Amino acid sequence: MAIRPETHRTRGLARRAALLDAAGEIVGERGIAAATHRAIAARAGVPPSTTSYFFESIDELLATAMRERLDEHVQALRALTATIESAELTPDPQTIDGFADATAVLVMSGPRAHTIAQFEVYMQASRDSKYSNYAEEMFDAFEALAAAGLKAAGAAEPATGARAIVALVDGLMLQHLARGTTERRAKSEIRAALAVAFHSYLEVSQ
Amino acid sequence: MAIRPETHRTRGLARRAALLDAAGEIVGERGIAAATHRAIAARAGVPPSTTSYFFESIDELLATAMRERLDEHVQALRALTATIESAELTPDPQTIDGFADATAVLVMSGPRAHTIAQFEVYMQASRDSKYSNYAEEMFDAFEALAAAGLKAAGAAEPATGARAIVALVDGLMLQHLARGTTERRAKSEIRAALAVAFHSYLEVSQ
DNA sequence: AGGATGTCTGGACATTTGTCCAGACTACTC
DNA sequence: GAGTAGTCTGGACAAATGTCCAGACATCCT
Repeated sequence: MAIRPETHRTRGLARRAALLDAAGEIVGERGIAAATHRAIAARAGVPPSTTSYFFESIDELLATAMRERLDEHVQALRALTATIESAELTPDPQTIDGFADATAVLVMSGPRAHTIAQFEVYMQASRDSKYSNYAEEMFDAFEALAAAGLKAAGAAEPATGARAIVALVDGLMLQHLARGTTERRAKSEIRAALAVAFHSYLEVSQ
Repeated sequence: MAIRPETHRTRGLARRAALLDAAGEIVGERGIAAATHRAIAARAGVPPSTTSYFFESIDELLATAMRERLDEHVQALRALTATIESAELTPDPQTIDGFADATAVLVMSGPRAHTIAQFEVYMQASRDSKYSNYAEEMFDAFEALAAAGLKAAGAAEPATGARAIVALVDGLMLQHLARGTTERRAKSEIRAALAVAFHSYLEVSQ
């Protein structure tokens, strides 16, 4: 009761975090099928039984890992959204290009495995409704960013085009991953497509 | 030598096809991890050892199943592309809307599991370069369709926007799958987004 | 220092998995 | 109808997997 096993808990949480990181990396690199208890433990550098100690089951471990990874992404999206919204931007081509660039940089940041794991969440969501909430949160956060960008750029109805812009970026990222193109090229493609799309939607909604 | 086991081979091929269908369905419904020898065989209604008889390994079975499913899609895409190209369309709003509609119908046809399996191919491609060719073929066929549509609608440089349109549609489909929206809604969203995008790219490239 | 308490792990277990093959079976030729 | 060649399958095997737990371990209070 009065015990504060500070060191214990600290190390425990560190191991738990290591397991979650390892799980995310394995899912990204070799798929969900390869994310076994032993593989995850080996990657995290802990004994196999550690996984059972910290998580009810392998499913809970994976769900938690996905959740954490997703939270990071959502947080980054919301941070950029807040920046866009707080800055009083003037609707001009420069603003649009700047936003397109910032978005491209954000979605292409982070290791490749993380990005793949993110799409793996979408696949899980398509089968298991438990994951749908995860995916929806992600989409909504991204959509809010797109809407903020549209609004800052002077669009009359930001909501209309936001979903399409999210789809456009996700689609380009999926193509990048599946085709194996360089990150450099993917980033510039996303930036260009976003710029075009923003200009277009601007014209349409004005 | 002179033997023509016609009936044998016929039934054999039917079973092989049943296995491939079953594999595709299971991948779509429950993911690659659930696509085991026994699960596939049970679904196809054949003894478990049949899988080993017809395929070198489980990987070859899955790769073949993905390949077949993908070929169907590519064929459908090319058929529509040929139709668009052969018809001498006049570049007007009606043409664009008609093309948007035809594309939306095409990509949303087929059972949900097939669509998910198609995205699973993209995920595999992101990890295994062997699958990259599959994904690329798919993307290229779709891109050709989009380019044909742009060209028919009077776009000056069809190639420029085609890739973005493919990304847009794939992204919308992914959102549809992950969010669990109705097919009706997804189809209308795809149609609307395509119409807007085509009009936009039209203006941009002219 | 010593006991108490929560933290961790080696090893084991039942299941499930991929793979194989000896032999049963079927269709065909003569 | 008997023989034969190709087709198929039940059953078995090793390996891998998820899960569990008795006990070792570390940390803390008194």
